Amino acid sequence: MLDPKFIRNHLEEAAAILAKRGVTLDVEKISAVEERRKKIQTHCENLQQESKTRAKNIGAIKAKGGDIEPLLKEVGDLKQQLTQAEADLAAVQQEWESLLSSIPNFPADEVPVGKDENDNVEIRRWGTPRTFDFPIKDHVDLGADLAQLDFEVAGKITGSRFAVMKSSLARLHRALIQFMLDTHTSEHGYQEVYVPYMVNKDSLFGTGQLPKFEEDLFKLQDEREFYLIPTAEVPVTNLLRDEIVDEKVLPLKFTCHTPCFRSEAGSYGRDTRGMIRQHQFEKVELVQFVRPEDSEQALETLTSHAETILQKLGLPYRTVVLCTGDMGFSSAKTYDIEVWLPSQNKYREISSCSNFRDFQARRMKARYRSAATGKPELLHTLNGSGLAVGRTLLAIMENYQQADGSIEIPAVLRPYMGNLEVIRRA
RNA sequence: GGAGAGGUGGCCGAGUGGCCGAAGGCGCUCCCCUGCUAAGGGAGUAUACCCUAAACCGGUAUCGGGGGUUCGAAUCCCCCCCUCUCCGCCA
Repeated sequence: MLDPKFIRNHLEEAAAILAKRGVTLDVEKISAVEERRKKIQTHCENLQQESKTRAKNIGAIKAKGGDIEPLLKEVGDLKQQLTQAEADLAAVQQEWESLLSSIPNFPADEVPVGKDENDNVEIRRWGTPRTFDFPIKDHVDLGADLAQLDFEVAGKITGSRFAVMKSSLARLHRALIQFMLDTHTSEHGYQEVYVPYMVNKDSLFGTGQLPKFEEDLFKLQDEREFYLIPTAEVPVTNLLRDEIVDEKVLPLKFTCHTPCFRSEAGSYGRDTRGMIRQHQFEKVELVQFVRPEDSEQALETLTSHAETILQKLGLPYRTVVLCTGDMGFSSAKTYDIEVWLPSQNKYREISSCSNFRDFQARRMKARYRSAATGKPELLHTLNGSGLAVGRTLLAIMENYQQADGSIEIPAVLRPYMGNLEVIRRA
């Protein structure tokens, strides 16, 4: 959520900034609602004040043994007005709230203005895509030939966009999770956390998935209205919802492995082959809570932490900064890290690292007590995948494939694989 | 699933209808005292919103969440959520 004060006082400026994202702010409507709100709120609070004083009066008179009958009569009418005014206020506040909460974050000044992913700007590349002296296969064929990756049986068990892995491939998948968590905890200073995979509406509102993006989520058929998490970002970031932490504990850095569940509504026909886009996938997430003045630098280091994983795995990648039109709803600035996929002959997203500034924190009321002012201030939140495990696995399969269809295991993973060096068909 | 006890400020904890945004303690901030440290004395210290150019002042709301009774609710009633104890069941 954006700062309501800023929206009120600099409405035109806000509209201009959001126009860079291709978002049109309904300036007329916002100022109309705001004007109405102001009127109703003042009216309502005046009535409240009046009835409060009268109630106190009655108490005082009664204590002295006086006659309160005339006062009671007077108060009755006032109460009726008040009930109406309170209802009006609640309605207009809700309207204002829903207007405000559906406005996306301001992009950072340095974010390139653009329409879609074609306007994203490459920042750097690492590694050189390997040249193969044999006909390459994609991960689907590699996995099938190894008899260790099966989409058909997953389709039977559940449906499309699910996978079954077996044997060494399943172990490699697990090894990746351990490797990523170990790297982030022991080399990058993150605290590992384990969190619920189902969350309530408040949490999803806090990170910005609700109310706008409900169709991307799996909702449980249960009166409690829980949702399966689409990313660990939701439970982990909400660790600090409604909290005020001491400035001394900052920055807080959490890493967390969870499955992620996405309905992928609206992506029919996209990436239908293979593991790129699944309803269920594993991810190791990085989340940081920092002071506002530190968030810009924190995004750089967080991104480098994710890149480290690819470097250690020897997977070529490039990092792009998303343009204004391609950024997520809550983000002020996002770097996507894209790994090289030989079968597609291009780079594909494997991590997305974002600085949300105070946008999520305002929705969540996640604050810290500033040492300077002694007052609670909004935190800045950041997160990034470090990395998406399924996509990392398939990148390894494709980049490390050998002429006979076997897959070499990157050296850093071998300790997690009982020192196995190559995955072959059993 | 059954029975019971609870949820109050950064933390602990008192408060069963008006004098309560809330005693007391801890923590924190400032001041005094002290050669240093420790101890001691004093003052201050919730959050959000409205009002304001802003600050002060002022106003309103908030004692797990929602609804109700009442002129008036932290306090009474109803529903829900959460925590704890005991029993049952269970990975």
